Amino acid sequence: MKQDEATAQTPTPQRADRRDRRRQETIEEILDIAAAVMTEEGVNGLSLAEVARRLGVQPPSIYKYFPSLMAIYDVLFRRGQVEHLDVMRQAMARAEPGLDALTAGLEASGRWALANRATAQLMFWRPVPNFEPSAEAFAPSIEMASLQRAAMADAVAAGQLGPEADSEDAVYLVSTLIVGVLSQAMANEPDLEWGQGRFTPTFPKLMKLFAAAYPVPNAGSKQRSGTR
Amino acid sequence: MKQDEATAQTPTPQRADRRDRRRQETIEEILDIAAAVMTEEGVNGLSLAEVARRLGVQPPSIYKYFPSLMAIYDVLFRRGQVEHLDVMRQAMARAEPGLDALTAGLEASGRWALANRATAQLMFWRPVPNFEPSAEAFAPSIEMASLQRAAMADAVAAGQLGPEADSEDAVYLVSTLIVGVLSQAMANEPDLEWGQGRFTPTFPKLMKLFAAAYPVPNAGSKQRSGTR
DNA sequence: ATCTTAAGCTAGCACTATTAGCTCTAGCTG
DNA sequence: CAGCTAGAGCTAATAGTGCTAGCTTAAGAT
Repeated sequence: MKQDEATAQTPTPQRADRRDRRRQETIEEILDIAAAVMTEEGVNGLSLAEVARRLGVQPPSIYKYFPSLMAIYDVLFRRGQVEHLDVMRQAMARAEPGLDALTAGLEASGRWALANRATAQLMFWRPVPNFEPSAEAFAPSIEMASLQRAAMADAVAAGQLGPEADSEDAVYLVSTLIVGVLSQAMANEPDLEWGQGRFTPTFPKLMKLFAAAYPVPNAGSKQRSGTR
Repeated sequence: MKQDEATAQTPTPQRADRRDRRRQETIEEILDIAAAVMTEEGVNGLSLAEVARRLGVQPPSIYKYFPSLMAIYDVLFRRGQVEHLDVMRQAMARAEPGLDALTAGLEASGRWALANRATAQLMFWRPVPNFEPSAEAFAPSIEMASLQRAAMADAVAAGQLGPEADSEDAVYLVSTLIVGVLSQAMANEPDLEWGQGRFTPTFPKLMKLFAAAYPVPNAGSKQRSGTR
């Protein structure tokens, strides 16, 4: 009944397998339910049987759409990576390029992670035995690293950070800082949002620390910060 | 019912319930097996049935010693806390009080965590659905925080850190740093030990950053660092 | 109007945690 | 030393899980 957009020029309208569309809808529905179950019961609390129950179907029917529980985890992993990357990219685009963008991106990342704890845990902690994300599901995280790397290069170019900040090491360092905050927040304050509690409010201080780790060599000479 | 050691002055020797001793031995054996299974199969891979199998017993027999699987997790949690605290305390005692002790303690903590990954994950990530550690099992972690706090007070007294380092915030900050390193190492480099890979080697740099976050107000005047 | 096949189903297997209730014997107690 | 108790094992059974095999039905392509 609705051809996504464009392409309405074929003789018989909607001939493009309407079954395929229904199928895709069911797949999406399963994934949404799975995410909800994971949120409620914890990452390892996801069960095929519960998904089937909520979908109003017998458990074996799920296998018409996914080959295994692990396959569902994999798609949720991938979905999370894509969404997370998107949120981060947008936050970075809204901010001044350089250190501002990096900070905004990381904070958005943290906010997203706490708002989507279960998925974030699946992505960053690997708590499910026998689950190894496929290379395809993992791909967006590589793009994320290069986004961060680019922001650091900008920050160096703008004279906000020293030249060594444009390095793999710096990416690892900065990611370690947020992951630390998130780990603490999730394990010890499972009901609080970003900005509440003992850990996430330390994030600005951590970013200052990070900046301090890469001081500009000859301060005061080049262009002023924020200009660019 | 049983006097642990010493006190063998009662008329009948070893009258102190030898059954209780056997029982205690079995309990220890179960816990050791459980820890081994967790190490091999992952935190959530621990299964009562597998423990029974290795003990050479039918699964229901385990219930003579533990009321549930979660109870086993709880004791493993507590065991881990105690061992971890011990390792950290010893490392701190061996080092110069103050910043050195803090650094040594944290590194020992990291080393222990990577050498006992499964238990560490159980303790710091809470990946098991429906498992909430008992207050008793949690107790040692409070003592650990006060150990760190004391080291920071020493560091302030020795003029290695500014006065604000003697605060709860500083404890949270420093614990966030190691947890970050550990999270990254465990999730992304599951086979490497402390000191290898991309993350744990950044620990010294992080400690320098931490120190930089609490600078001594009037540098160069008081006593020199390392003296005390 | 026919015929294919996707999408549901039931039955069943191999696991898991857990409970109930039986048996036997180690070892405490008179 | 004899006898009794309770502890430590067992089997059987329940309810849950992931997953496979094979049947049925009707939606929708032809």
